[in-house]
Order: sequence, then C-alpha cells, then structure tokens
Amino acid sequence: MLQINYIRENTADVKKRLAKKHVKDVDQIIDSIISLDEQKRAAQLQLEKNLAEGNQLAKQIGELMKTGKKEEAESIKARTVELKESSKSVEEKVKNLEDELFSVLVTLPNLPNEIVPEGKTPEENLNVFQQGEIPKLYEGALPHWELASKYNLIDFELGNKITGAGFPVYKGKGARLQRGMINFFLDEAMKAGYTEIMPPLLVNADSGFGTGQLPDKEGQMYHVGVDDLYLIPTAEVPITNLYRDVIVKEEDLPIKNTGYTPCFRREAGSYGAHVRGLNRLHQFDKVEIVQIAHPEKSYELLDEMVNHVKGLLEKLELPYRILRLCGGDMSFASALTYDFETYSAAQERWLEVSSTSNFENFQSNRLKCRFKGKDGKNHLVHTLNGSALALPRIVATLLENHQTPEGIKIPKALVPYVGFDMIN
RNA sequence: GGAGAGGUGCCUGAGUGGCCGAAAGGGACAGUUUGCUAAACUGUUGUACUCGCAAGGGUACCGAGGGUUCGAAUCCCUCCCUCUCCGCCA
Repeated sequence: MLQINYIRENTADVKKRLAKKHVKDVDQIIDSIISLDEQKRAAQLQLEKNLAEGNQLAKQIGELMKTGKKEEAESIKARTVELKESSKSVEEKVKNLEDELFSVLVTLPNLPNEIVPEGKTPEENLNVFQQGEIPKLYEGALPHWELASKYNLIDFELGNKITGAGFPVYKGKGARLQRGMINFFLDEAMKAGYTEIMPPLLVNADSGFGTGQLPDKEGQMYHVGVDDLYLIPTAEVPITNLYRDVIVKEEDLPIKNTGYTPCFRREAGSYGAHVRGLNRLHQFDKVEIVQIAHPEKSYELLDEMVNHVKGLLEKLELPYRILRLCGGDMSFASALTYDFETYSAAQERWLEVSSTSNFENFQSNRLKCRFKGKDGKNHLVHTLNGSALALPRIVATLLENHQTPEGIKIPKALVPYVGFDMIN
C-alpha cells in the first residue's frame, strides 16, 4: 500500500509512475485521494480539539468533586454533554473519510522503479540477459507430458480422478525428481546464506492482506470457508508475514529466509492454450527466497537474488533468459521484477520459472514491518522475494531439453540429489 | 467436541472508575567505575496519527467492537484469540 504522506508530498511523481502501470483515471483518483486526505485531517483536527477540551473538563470535574464543589461541577458537566454531542457526528465523519481513503489506497498498485520499461503486454518486457544454447532435438522428440507418461513419471489422469485437473500425481522417478530438486534448491539457498523456514500452508486473512494478495487477488486463492483460512499461493505469504507487526533491528538486516512449500492457485479464468501438462497447475512445488532489507540496500540485494537464480539455472544446464517486466506486466505489489524463463525445446517456447522482485515498502507498509534507524525513528523495511525455483516448468524443460533416444539425462548437479543419472 | 482459566509495554507481571501511557522486576541501550570481563551505580527505553518553521503541543491505543459515565485498562454486552484439563486422534 502506498503511503498517504508520500502521495501528498510527491503528487505529480506518483501520478506519472502509476500511469506507467496503466492505472485507469490516475489523475482523478489521486486528486480525490488528496482531497479526502485534506477533509479527513480537517475533521480529525476538529474532533481532537473537542476531545482535548472534554478531557480537560473531565479533569476539572474530578478536582471539584474531590473538594466538594458539587454545584460548580454540575455546571461544567453541561458543557461536556454539549461537546460529546458534537463530537459524535465529527467522529463519524472522520471514520467515514478514513474508510473511504483506505478503500481507494488499497486498490492502488506499487509505484514502478524508474528503470521499468514502458509497455502494456508481455511482448514489451525487456530482455536483459540470455544464456545457454537452445538445444536442437532429434526427430521424434516429445513434449514433457508425453515423456511423463512414456517413462511413468507423472500421472495426470490419476490426479483428475482423485482431485481434478491441475493436480498431477508424481510417481517413481518422477516423484524422486521432485524431492531431489527441492532439496537441491534448499541446499543452494542455504549456501547463499538463507535460513530455512517450514511455514504453515494455510494463512489467515491478515497475512493475505500483508503481502498484497488480499483484497486484490482474493479469487486466485483457495479459501477454506469453515475456518476462514487461505491455502498459500506461494511461500512468500507466510514467510514474509513472519515479520508482520515487527520492529526488526537495523543491524539484523538483511534477513534472508527460504522455504519450500507446495503452492495452491485457483488460476480462475486462465484455461485455454498452453496449459497442458505441467505448464499451469493448481498445486505445485516451489522453493522461495525472501529478504527483509534496509531500504538503501534493497536493489543491491535484488541483484544478488537474480544472480542466485542464474546460478541455479546454470547448474541445471538449462538455456534461460531474464526479462525486466514492463509496467503493464508487473504484479500489483512490485516495484521492479525480473522474470526468468527457460526455453522448452519441444514446445518451442519460453516458460516462466522464476519471478524475482523488489517490493520496496509496499508490503512493509501493510505489514507494518519497520526498523529503528540511527535517527531513532522507525522506518519501513523493503521486502524482496523470488522463486528459486518453481518446479513444474523446470521439470518440463528439463525432461524436454535433456531427452535423448536412450532416455532423459539428469544434470550432474542433481544426480546426488535424485540418486540416478538417467530416466529410461 | 466437553469443562475451566486468561488476554496489560521487548519479556515477566501489578493495577480494578479520575493522581494510569500505565507500578515493580528483567532485558536492551548510554554513562560512571574498571587493566579486561563481571558486578555495582546513574540515566534512557511503546506505537500511530496530527498541529507547529522549531521548541513544543494535542488525540488515540491495556485482544477487537459496542455500551454505561462528566471521566474506563478498571464496570456491562458481543466477538476473537491463547492456554490448561478431559475426550478423539497422526
């Protein structure tokens, strides 16, 4: 959530940057926010004056009662009754204005960093880095969903039966590949200084709000109605919310946590082309890296995270590229996002396998996660996170790109984790 | 699921209508002392909003929301949460 003070003091800049994210009617929305804020503060001032006088009088009454001057006390009481009456309506006004202001503020996305490219669609994302050779597959090479069934790795039909579409069943070497990769990613994160967290997979609404899923993406999360809990769409939610309502020590920054969790996404409305096999699932596995950072260091740390993900993809021997997302393709809460895509040779397309972002203080303002600075004041931290990595599309490209007529070769780095070097 | 207890500041914990934004202890931080460490002593130590150039004010917050009252951490109502015991169970 954007800070009202920032909007007040940087109105023109806020308008300009929100326009980059293609917010409709920005000028009008911001102007109405400014006006609501002014009205709110004016009303609040009036209310506080009333309350201050009331407090003052109440004290006097106390004194008078103690010294036995009942009549005098009674006469003052009349004034307090008056004050109370007028406070009531002003208080209501303040509350209404506050609610209105809040409800507009939560709908505004984060401001994009200045290096975010202009653009509306994924085609306008900026390709900032590409590495690895795009493999030439032999005649008769298969897409991963056919490989998965040929080698009995993943059973999509069984998943349909016991749950529904988008819930695959991993079997045998397919299952071991999942488990091995999870361990591999966690170990790599640990080597990079992240602390492993094993969080709950269900979160409450406050947590959903803290990281920005609520109210923006309510429909994308599975909701357990009886208990009013949400299945996490990413480990980012519980791991970042660890620091909700926390004032961290400045010298503890950056705080680096990682965690493996299954992720649950309803993906409502995203059926159609390109959702076959592992390309889009309702449940998938992911290792996430999360940082709580000093505002002055957050972009440095974003680069560090990007490098970490690069290293993973290189160890997996997959061709990949990095995109700096344009204003129109970025997520609601992000200030700067790098997407990683691996090239799937059998599908002849790029698949997103990681999204690494700096949220600056957009999440921390909701989370109320702060640190006490050397100036003695509290400041919002910056939060960052990235997939390192999401499994399904990695598995898809891995199966497709590393297939040979004799079977699928497992990258060297993974062999110790999965316990075999070939799927055949 | 049944029964009971309780939610107060960084923590423990007192307060039960005005002197309470809140005792005391612990912790943390700073200073004194000190060869170093420890100990001791002294001091500081909540958050948010808001007014003000500033100095400095004001308001709110003792789980949440309502109510009673001139005045509520304290009394009343509703809700939420946590803990203990029993039952069930991985």
